[in-house]
Amino acid sequence: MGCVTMYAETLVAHSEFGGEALRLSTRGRYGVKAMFELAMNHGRGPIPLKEIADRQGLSEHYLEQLVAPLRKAGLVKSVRGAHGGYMLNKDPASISVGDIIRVLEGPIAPTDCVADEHDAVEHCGRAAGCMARSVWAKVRDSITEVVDSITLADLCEEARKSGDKNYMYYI
Amino acid sequence: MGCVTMYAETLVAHSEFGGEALRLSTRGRYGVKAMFELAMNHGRGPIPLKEIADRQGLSEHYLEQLVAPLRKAGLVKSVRGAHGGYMLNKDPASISVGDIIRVLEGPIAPTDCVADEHDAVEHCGRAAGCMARSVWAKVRDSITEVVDSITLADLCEEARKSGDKNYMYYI
DNA sequence: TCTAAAGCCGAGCATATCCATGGGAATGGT
DNA sequence: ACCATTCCCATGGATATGCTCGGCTTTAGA
Repeated sequence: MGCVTMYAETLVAHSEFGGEALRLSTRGRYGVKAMFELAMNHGRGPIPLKEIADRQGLSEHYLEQLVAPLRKAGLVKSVRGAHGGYMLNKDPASISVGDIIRVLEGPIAPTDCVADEHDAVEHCGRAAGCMARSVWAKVRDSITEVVDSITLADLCEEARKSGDKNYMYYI
Repeated sequence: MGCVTMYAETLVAHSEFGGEALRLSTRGRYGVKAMFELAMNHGRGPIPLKEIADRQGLSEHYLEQLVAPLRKAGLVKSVRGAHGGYMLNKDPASISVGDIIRVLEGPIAPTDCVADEHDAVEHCGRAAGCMARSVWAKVRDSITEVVDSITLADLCEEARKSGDKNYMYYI
């Protein structure tokens, strides 16, 4: 009864052709889900991954692989042993969705040539007069603005405001 | 001297870890490059893919696979046989970067659950109260706004305004 | 009518992604 | 002292994706 569905998203079949453009991989998506769970339980001690995996319908072992870099980046801390688990290492208001995505998927950028301002020329050798590059830079900036402006605290507030008792099963 | 570099981008090695988040694949990137070339030569008859491939440093065979869906979508038309090639099927001002990306990579969406408004619930069964979904929808909208607001005519104007005689080698 | 230029088509390889498996090390309760 | 729980780490495999390659069809011009 405590578990809603197992591996809900894993079973989703992709559409016949190609998938989507500018897609976020499961690393970023599941990472945000997990961090949201930790944020909702902030201040209540460590939460085991098994709990998160069950609630979100994700693989516990896969989650372990995602939480490892989040720990190394200082976003979460762990408590080993029985009754252990993970908890946020910062205030939910000071962790943005962008922070999580960058740790798990690398710099936010539609192309290599706008991933890092400094070595753009090295990527295609044409950066100076490249028309497309300005487009990709605008795309990057607009994405960054959105994901950096939304914090875990914002998501928690939204969830609580929605009044849905099952908020913990969502996201 | 007419050819700048062969397969310039293909040779670029990826960084050691993970690459970038919300990345555009080569389909969309090369597609925009090719369409820009066609737009710069709009009204001058068919342009062979070999010419575009040489100028942009791309694989001709791979370009063929990208142009096929663009033709089926009615964005370009082809002339077979000797002295044949491709040309735009619309005015450059009425083809946006977003149009090209959608044809080559599918709907612009960071996740399945915001690719199509209608069947969102089917994807994860939690759409109603999903906090993350609103984030992904905002990301999608901000990307869409940028790429739909930039047309091939805009890129051509920029290129010509830059005064760079080698504009054709860029993008 | 022959030939070269060009578009068209399908198969195949290489790599990345997603996730599973099998263990080890640390900790708290009994 | 033991055991269950939990984090931690390394490897492997199935699938999807990105890209290349070879061969066929159509057409203009000599």
